[in-house]
Amino acid sequence: MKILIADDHDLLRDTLVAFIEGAGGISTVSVSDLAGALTALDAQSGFDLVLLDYNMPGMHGLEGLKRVVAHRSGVRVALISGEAPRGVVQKAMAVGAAGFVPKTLPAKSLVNAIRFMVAGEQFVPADLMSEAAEAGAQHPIAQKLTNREMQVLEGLAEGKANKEIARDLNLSEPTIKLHVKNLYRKIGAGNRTQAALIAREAGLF
Amino acid sequence: MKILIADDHDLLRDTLVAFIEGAGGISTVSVSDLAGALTALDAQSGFDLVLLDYNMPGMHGLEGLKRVVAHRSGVRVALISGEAPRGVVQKAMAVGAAGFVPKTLPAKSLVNAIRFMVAGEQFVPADLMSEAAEAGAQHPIAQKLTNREMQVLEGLAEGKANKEIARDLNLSEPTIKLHVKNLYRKIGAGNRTQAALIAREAGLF
DNA sequence: ACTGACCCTATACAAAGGGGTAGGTTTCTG
DNA sequence: CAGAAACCTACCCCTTTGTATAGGGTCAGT
Repeated sequence: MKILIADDHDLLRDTLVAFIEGAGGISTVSVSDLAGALTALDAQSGFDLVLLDYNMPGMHGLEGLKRVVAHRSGVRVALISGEAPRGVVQKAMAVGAAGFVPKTLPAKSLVNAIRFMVAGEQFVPADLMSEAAEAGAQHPIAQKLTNREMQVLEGLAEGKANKEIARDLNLSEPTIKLHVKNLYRKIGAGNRTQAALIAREAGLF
Repeated sequence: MKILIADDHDLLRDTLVAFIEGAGGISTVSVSDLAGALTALDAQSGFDLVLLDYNMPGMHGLEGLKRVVAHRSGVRVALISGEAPRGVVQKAMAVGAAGFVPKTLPAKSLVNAIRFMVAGEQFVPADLMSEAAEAGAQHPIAQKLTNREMQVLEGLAEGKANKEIARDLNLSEPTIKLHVKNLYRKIGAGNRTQAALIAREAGLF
């Protein structure tokens, strides 16, 4: 079994390689960015799985994943990530990822997950799926806001004007202003910039 | 030699512990958040070094570091981080950290760094210091902006109003508005919220 | 001495943001 | 059924933001 690990954190990569190879039966090749991963896939063949760090030079969100999937059709590719925006898991699986591995996963579980994915299964930790099912209900901030307020906050977190948000949601501008004002109170923001920063900081969107 | 490792990424923690103990001569205790680190320090003694992840539940920036330093005076504490805002390294050392370990450091180097710090030295990779010396000149965004514009952008990135920024910098509000307008063009922002998000995204501040 | 940058200030106007209040609907629940 | 909660709209009023324009200052390099 041969896998390719791409992560710009040498510390994790080195220790991970040592750990996996110590587990036996798995050989690894490791690179530090997306470009390295693509050239490694060109230079060698026989990879059973590619592990791509979501935060890594060249990835640009899910675009990097798409490129690898398109570049070598048939190879199984999984994302590995410490901090990923909400919804990435679902989007990644929709694009054809073999799995999603959070860095909070115990090392021993990772080895199992690798074998699982190489066997052709899709690996996603249960808690990430349930969090998706709850539609972002886990975060204290998200809990306080209504659905509409969350939609409006998403617009704020993208730096949009009230008018733009109104158009996107098919609502009038006064309505947006109302939601904006209400959500400020709930999340403790003094203006839209602070609201956007709070939303980003919380990992929403 | 006995060290305490606090990181919420089990994947790194597990593999790191295995790697370090494999290197010989170092015993490790590991926890997954700041609270765990504090209780571990209470429960046991004889730690030669504490490694704290900068991004970890309970840390709240450098506050967590300060708490550990204050909590057990005399113990040597180092930060370890994958993504840290600019200036954290300097601030951490000023607070009394024993070192700063980026996760891009090779695993073998980490073992050396640990021994180095336990010996009483301060460990900071040269590239991080030089980047500090250049005063943030490495990022394409920072290069385009003048000093004043950077100061104003910092205010924007904290969600401040023009009036507040003016007061902080001892300038008039019209001056701030001028700088704000000019820096929008340079970084490609359409409004202050986008400017704040761009600045954060770029890792400035 | 001249040019160009960076920096500071100012005025004026248009657009957007933010707060308050008020009234309407649906929908769910006690 | 009554009440609460979420949702939508609208109006007024004030502040903040954003843009344009115009002026003057320092300092480094030509």
